[in-house]
Amino acid sequence: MARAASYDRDAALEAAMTLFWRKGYHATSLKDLEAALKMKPGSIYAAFDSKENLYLLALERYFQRSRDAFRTALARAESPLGALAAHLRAYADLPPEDAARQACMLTRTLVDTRATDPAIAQATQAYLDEMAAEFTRAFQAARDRGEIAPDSDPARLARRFQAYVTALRVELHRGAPDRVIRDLAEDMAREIEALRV
Amino acid sequence: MARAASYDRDAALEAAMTLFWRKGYHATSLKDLEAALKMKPGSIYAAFDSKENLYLLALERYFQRSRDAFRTALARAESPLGALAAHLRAYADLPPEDAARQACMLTRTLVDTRATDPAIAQATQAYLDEMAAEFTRAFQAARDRGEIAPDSDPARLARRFQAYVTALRVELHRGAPDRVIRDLAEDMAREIEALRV
DNA sequence: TTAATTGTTGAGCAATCACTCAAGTTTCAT
DNA sequence: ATGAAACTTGAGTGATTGCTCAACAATTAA
Repeated sequence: MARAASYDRDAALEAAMTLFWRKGYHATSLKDLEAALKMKPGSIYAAFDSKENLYLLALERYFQRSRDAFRTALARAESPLGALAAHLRAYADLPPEDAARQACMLTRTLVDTRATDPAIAQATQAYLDEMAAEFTRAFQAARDRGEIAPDSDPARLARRFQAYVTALRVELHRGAPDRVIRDLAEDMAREIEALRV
Repeated sequence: MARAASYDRDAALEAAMTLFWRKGYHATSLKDLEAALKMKPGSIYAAFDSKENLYLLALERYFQRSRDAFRTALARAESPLGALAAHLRAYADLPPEDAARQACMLTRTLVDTRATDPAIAQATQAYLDEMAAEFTRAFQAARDRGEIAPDSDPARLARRFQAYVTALRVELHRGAPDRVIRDLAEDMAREIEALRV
């Protein structure tokens, strides 16, 4: 045995995620990371190998958290369709200074890295697909319960839902007035609820 | 009088726009620009002052082209609402290698620069607002013609429409299969057409 | 107490960044 | 032809990039 690591890996990854999410991959320098993680370059590299790998770990963390949050909300809800609509409306209720009042980190990353960092872009694609699969399951559950038409296509509905979430969060990023966000979320939530038979 | 500039300003700006759009502000280096514009650093700075300013000029070009294209399509169409729906469907018909098969440059820029380059972010916000105003005018025209309900809110519909465009183009960026893009565009176009009274 | 192991440190690496400028080239009015 | 003006050139600026590593500190087993 030997000396134990003094840094908190979980806290470091959380800080990295927050910083990367806000500034993006290219605009975040190691200097920024040193300050945010309170670690020296040597320790960062010993713990995370490279900036790219650290980004991948932060992205995985973001994805898992997003998926878990949706799963939990879905499991707790009485109605799958209601949970989907509520998910959209929830974005309009985020506190003014919430970190989530910006574009989804997956969307951000895809746009940031598609032409410059294929490894990150590919991981992002996979996570987005997994989120779409999650939404598909929710629509399947809604269909199983007879909430939506038996001949509806859960995967297609999921894609549309995901597109709504993406767009809504870009509007948050844009810093649109509360009223505009609320109206948009409401319009989208109603589109989902309109699927109810 | 003296020597005339040998470079083609219009072609240079077009090349800069294409490159910035694809790689983003931070990931595009001056080396990249030198190659794309076929100009040496000195000439680039003499002509465009700075990387930031060049980006702003490229962004303006992008905006004007987008707005003009929409205006033209709207003016030529018999029905404003039909033109709006057609605009969405047109994204699914883009050739596989079309430069527009990626996120809107305004969306991209907003995400890229909000936390790092306020001047660019602010210009982007203004352009996005101007595009929304353009869409608002289209919905107003639809209302004036009695295509949609007299009590509909053109600005709110425009925001929803803009959100659809944003999301659809992010899906293009994601490289989703043609079928998925087509279905999504179709779903969104039908949402717009469903406003018809 | 000692030896082995692992973590931390931060000065500093080569490469690249956005950018500059003195020198040379091309044009036009005279 | 000549001088002035405008443009081009590309080597080179200091700053910053992602990253390394030799020296040191802390911990544990023996």
